[in-house]
Amino acid sequence: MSAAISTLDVRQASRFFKALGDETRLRIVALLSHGELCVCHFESALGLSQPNASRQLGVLRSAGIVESRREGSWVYYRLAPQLDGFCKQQLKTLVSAFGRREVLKQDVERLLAARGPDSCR
Amino acid sequence: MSAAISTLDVRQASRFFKALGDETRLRIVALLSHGELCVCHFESALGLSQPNASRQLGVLRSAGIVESRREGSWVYYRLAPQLDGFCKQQLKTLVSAFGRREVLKQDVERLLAARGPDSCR
DNA sequence: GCAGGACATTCGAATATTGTTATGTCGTGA
DNA sequence: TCACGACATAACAATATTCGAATGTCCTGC
Repeated sequence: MSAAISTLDVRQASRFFKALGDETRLRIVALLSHGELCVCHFESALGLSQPNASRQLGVLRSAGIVESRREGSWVYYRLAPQLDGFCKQQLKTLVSAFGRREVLKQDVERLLAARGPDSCR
Repeated sequence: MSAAISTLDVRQASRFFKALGDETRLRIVALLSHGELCVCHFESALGLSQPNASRQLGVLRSAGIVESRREGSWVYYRLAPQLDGFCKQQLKTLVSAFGRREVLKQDVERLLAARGPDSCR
């Protein structure tokens, strides 16, 4: 049902697309579609340097795609609820598509191999 | 129904998003969601210089979002059918969202005010 | 063939984005 | 309070993107 899409803020939509127009950030969103993760998870699962992981997450946060919370030493990231109905629908489609992909599944497996999804180390 | 989304080529998806991560190009897609148009239409409706209109259309074409055909002196652009099921779904959502927006409606009205949707001049 | 219109491409300067190295901040545990 | 780990930010060079001006290509009408 597309009735939820009642508005479209062009500026917000372009920011949304721009943030997702990068393979690394798409892979981050793919991992997050399986649940909450902290920065070190992205480093190991995607082979990113620590500053790079942090910055890509910052880009996604600026675009309103992810949000974070601190828990002790760690900062956990999760997909942010979308205020804009259009972005909400797009992100939903994206997340559902991420349930089936091979390459991205390798990322998830690399993540699970390194450590359980809850504990950091 | 999202059953059509059986694959997700991450590289193609990021190219797709990257091309749409720009306000001008989103407005172009908005106009195209109402039908086929030639370059001069974008110039007048969106206030773009000729080289800029051409270039933005080129970006969208490289990403496989639009395709073009020549008719006499004019080159007509239209939305391209999406091969990738994921991009197809995303573009569909985008087009359906463009049916309701105010700002973008101004673009369309500016387009129609300048000239009929079929004749160039 | 020639002139002119419609569009594409090239070039160059300004600006933005990228990844790495170095450094800063914050919370934890001793 | 001090050292350390997790993360963020700054600083930098390399690269990419942006737009306008100039130029090139293709088609049409004469």
